[in-house]
Amino acid sequence: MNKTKRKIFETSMKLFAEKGYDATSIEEITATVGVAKGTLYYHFSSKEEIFNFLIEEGVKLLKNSIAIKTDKLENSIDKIRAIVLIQIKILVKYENFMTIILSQIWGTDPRSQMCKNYVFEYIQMIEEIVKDGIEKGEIVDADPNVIASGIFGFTCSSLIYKMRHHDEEIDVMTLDREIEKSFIRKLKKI
Amino acid sequence: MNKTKRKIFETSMKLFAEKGYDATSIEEITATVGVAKGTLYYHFSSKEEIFNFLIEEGVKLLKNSIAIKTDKLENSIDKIRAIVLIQIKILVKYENFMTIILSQIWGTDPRSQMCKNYVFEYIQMIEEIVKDGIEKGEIVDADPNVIASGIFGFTCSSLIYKMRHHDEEIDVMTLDREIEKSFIRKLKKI
DNA sequence: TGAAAATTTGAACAACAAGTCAGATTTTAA
DNA sequence: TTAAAATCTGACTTGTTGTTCAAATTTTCA
Repeated sequence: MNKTKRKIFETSMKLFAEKGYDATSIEEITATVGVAKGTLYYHFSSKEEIFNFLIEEGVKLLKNSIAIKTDKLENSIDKIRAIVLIQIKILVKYENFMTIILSQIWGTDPRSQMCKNYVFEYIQMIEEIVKDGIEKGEIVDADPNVIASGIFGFTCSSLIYKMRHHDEEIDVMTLDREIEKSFIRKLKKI
Repeated sequence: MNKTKRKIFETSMKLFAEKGYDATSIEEITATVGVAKGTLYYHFSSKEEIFNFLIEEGVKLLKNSIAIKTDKLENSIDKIRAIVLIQIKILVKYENFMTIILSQIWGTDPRSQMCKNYVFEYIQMIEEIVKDGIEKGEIVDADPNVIASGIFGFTCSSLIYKMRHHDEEIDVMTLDREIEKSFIRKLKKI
């Protein structure tokens, strides 16, 4: 990717995450990057195209990360552990991307629909693992839909956790261990 | 509240949830309600004021619902069970309100900050209950922050669950039972 | 009834934002 | 060196949006 295009891409990602898609103007993007409006329109055909480009790049990264780590694992609980850990890592590493996704999935407009579909695909993938685990008797017999959505929601709450702690850096391993203790293993003492 | 004002309030709530704050124009609100622009500005001083009003009304409802139900319970796990159940009910009953909140808490602008603060307050409340439960030995010894944020994230995932099921009505009790089985009790078979 | 108060109207305004384009500048490569 | 291709510029166009306000209509109640 071109240097200028990359800068526009990165600045847009940052501003969309901070202020939202609508509240971020083309002018602000170009001013931040330090180029003229026309330059942006030389690299992207519209504001919407920047957004789409950005989401697709993010999704690519996410899918790669996950496929690599889960394929080799056998036990379903281990897979779920791995997914939770990866997702926390992704939330930290691609925070702006995840922020954009999480702020966009709630509406009914086309842009929201697109983001939703990606999230659904992702949850679907978790669901398959859960289903498999239930069949094998490795995971308690509950609704895989609920568990899969729940895993997604629970791990996304790490972002909320981070925001609550005034954006100090998250210790990924500690957070993961806490989630393991409180969620994956059990909440109530036996 | 005035009949016209209420209609503007409800329509705004619906449209903000569906299309987002910025993408919803005053024209669209008034056209949907069936009044002239001036009427809206007779009842509200600005678009921002509609939003603030709407959030405050929602928060009021939410706080009332929760205080009523948790105060009389003794055991911490029971309290958490109650909170989860209430929150699912609220998610279903005040879906538009929760949608607005969830789409707004990720940014850094003043409007996001306001919504965030309400959510933090709410999670704080859960955290206190969790802390209490840990001290009493009723809840496993993990980071109360993580658990509290997690409970919030997990229950909010019910909205995602609903979206994934093409918005068919949620059976609150079933969903609650599933969350109890998969999250509150334990995920892994012993 | 009638006049004051409350409510509604919609045209007009100012601000702003997305997108365009003809020309300037820089890079490429023969 | 030089001319074509690629990249960049920023004033301009076009459309939209939040907000205002003087006048019209409806409601209140003495």
